[in-house]
Amino acid sequence: MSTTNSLAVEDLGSAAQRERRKRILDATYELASDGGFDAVQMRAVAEKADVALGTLYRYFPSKIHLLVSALAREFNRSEALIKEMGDIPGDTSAERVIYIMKRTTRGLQGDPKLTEALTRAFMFADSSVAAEIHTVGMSLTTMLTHAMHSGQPSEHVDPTDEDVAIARVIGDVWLSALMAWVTGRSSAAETGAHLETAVGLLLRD
Amino acid sequence: MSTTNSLAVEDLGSAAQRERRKRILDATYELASDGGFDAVQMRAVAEKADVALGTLYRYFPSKIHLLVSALAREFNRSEALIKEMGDIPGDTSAERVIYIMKRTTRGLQGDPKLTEALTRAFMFADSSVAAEIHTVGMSLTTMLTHAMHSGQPSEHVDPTDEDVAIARVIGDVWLSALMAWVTGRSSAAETGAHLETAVGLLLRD
DNA sequence: GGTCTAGGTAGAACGTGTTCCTATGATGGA
DNA sequence: TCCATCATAGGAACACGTTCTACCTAGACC
Repeated sequence: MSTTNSLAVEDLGSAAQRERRKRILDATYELASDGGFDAVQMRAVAEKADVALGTLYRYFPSKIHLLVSALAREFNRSEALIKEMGDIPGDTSAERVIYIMKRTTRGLQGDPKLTEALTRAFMFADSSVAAEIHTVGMSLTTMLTHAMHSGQPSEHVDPTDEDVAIARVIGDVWLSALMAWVTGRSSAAETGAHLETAVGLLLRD
Repeated sequence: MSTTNSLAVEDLGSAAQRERRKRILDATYELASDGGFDAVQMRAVAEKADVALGTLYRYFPSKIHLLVSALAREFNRSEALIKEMGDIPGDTSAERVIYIMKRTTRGLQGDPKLTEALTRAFMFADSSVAAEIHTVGMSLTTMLTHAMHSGQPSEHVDPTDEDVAIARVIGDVWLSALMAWVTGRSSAAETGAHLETAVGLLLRD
């Protein structure tokens, strides 16, 4: 199953290769964190990761794939962290979802350049990045549906179709809000308020 | 009031200049319609519009400004068309909003390459394009709030804050849906269904 | 008419994403 | 051990967005 996608971890045989992939993503992360999207220059990433430019392209076929893969790794980490955390504070779905969103958003806003880089990449991605994007979408949906049911007797029930639909809408709003924030069109406070409004409108149980 | 923005129509003194601006936007439109975002190459636009490259950059300081301005022009046209149309079919806000969204979406999906180009530009824009983006946002919000109240006695009342908030959320969802469609991650049918779900969840009057 | 200037033309030049090519080294099977 | 294969290094080359330079033109003002 090797298309035009980034090499996933499981595709990599040798430890040296996994190590290279990690170095590349770490370098990406660091450059993005320092200078945002524009600072993630392929030559710079290759140099910092101590890898030839051609090798970089062999692992990630474009800058966008690279950044979206970095984003996917971060989301997986967030997801794991939240799962570990156990019960999520809040009495209603809405409160719990807002808690998760704010937490995640705050995490992102704490590193604006990084967020800018990852978000821009995510939004610029085309269908060749579908696999990586799907990974991110799944993480987000999982986090949200988990939050909706956390601490409830039905916790281990699979989320309903409606849950997933709502989670998707919230994800959409979140992405748009993030975009508005990243592109300097709205402040952090406005972003938070807008999100809260949206969740309030969507989850009225 | 001249920042790093595109030259707006009202900034242009001479008829020759308005004519140039129009030729540029027309060329952009045509190239985008034919080959999408990648086909809108600045050299190609300049040539097709019969304008020097430097002039193109004098009118629109970047490819993104150019495409977002083209999008703004289209939205203004849509808005005018809908205003002309008079009453919007549908008994409830939700129905009317869905009518408008579907209509607009169908229009966009009828020209996928163009839509791809405009949407990608919109999503990649940073704060230097804020003015142009604001224009688009206003058009969309106006169309939606107009649809919410169309045919009602309160038609000429200004939209409430809640109306505007809802319109913004719908706009967000719409943008995300459009993005998913443009990037080949969801089909036209899925896009429509998702939109309908979202509007249904948001407007339950 | 003469001249001044904003705005136009033509095209070279530069930066960065992407591709391509060749040489070098590593790895695994005979 | 030797060979075949393939990943990597190193770096040139190319494409396109953007900037810059040099020159030209039309029209406002005298």
